[in-house]
Amino acid sequence: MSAAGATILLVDDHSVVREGYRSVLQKQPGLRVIAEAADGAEAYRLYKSETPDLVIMDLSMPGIGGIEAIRRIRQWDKSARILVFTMHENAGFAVQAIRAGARGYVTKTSPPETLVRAVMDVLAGKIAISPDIDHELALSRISGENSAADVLTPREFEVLRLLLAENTTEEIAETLHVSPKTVANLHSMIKDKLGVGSDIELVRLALRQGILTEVDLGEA
Amino acid sequence: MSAAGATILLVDDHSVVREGYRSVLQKQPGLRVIAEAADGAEAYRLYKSETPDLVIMDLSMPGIGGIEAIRRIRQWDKSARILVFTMHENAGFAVQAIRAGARGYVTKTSPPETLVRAVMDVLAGKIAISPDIDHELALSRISGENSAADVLTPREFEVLRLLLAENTTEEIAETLHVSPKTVANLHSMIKDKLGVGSDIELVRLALRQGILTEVDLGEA
DNA sequence: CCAGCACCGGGAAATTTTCACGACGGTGCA
DNA sequence: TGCACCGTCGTGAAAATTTCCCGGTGCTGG
Repeated sequence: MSAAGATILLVDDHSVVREGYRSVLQKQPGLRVIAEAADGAEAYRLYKSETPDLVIMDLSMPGIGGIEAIRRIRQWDKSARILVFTMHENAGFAVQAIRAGARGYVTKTSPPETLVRAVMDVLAGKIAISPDIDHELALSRISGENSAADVLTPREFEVLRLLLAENTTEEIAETLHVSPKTVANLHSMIKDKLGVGSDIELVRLALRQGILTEVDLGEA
Repeated sequence: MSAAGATILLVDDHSVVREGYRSVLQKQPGLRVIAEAADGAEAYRLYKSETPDLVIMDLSMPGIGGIEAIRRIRQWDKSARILVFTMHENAGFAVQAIRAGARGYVTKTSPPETLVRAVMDVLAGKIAISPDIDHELALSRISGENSAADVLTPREFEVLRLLLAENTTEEIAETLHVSPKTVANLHSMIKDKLGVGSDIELVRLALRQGILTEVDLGEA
């Protein structure tokens, strides 16, 4: 953090949203937005050339998404400070982001003060989670706790991903080099472990937990 | 439109985004933001009390969504001018919005100039569609054109909705007062007409077409 | 060494999906 | 009026699938 104030890199694919960040942040003395990126790849490139004190990052972006961008940036600079600012209000994304190396997670429904506060906290070395997500997290701890990836074995999780992406059991069996029968068994096991009765519920669960993102839908 | 400039109502559940709108619009002489709303119900209430010249509306919001808000406002004031400004880049939402009474549809990835241009166009009585959606629309015209609701009979569409919302065949049969067998037949017919092989593809298609919105997922 | 677990698949029963068929009411048209 | 067509609803039987239970492998930690 230089004497002239903390430098910030803004990452969001919506230009109007970046405009909003700017407007909110520039009211705050000691903060300086020095660069903007519209996708993960650009964010990574700009981080390396600008090395800002803080990155404010959206999650859902075309091409390389936010989670992957966080991972790459952190790989390049282990001390990078990244604050996630996104529309997704479910705990699944927050967990993923933090695990990937984010130092904060704030939802876009939060008032501007919350964002500013989180920026300050992260710059001060603290972890910042917005209240609504904190609450969500607490809830998921208490109830059920069938938090997707934990209860599934690696193989099962892989099948789940393919199930959501590709389509037929045969195709998955082929790409995995196992018999279709095994895939069917895994599929059944997955639904059992996740406590869902139908494939439709399965997709909805995956969507909620962030295993399948809405943006992935375009390719089909 | 008063002599002091066009009055605008901003509707978006993300405060930082509203900040962005403001920042972009206030650079434009002749535009004046007079009110802001964070959900559909508030938007409707504010429209009635303020009667702005233009509404800039997001689609995905908690409670009453954008589409429904457009419908209500247009019902109250047939000449209401509403410009949709949303993250959803698929043609399905655009069609729904326009059908509900919107006069324009611009995606959030568009540069600020496009938004400003659309605002001006709608205020001038024109219909404004951002280029990317125009393109999407054209594409869906050319290829397939299995645009969901058109190919399905009312009954089939109803079953599809219930399938995506509730879960078991039996429950749907019960709420519809028909035999489970009929529901299964409809279910099969739907997948046939829509050209999908599995329920998973079905959900993905519904998601793309906006029949099922991501926000609906929270209730489950 | 053994218990536990992930992983792979077979077999058979249960269930679901699909397909072919018939019936009924409404609508449009000659 | 008669008739063809479509949407809806249901049946029944074949086909496919899901599910459940089983045995076998290999790995890991106590």
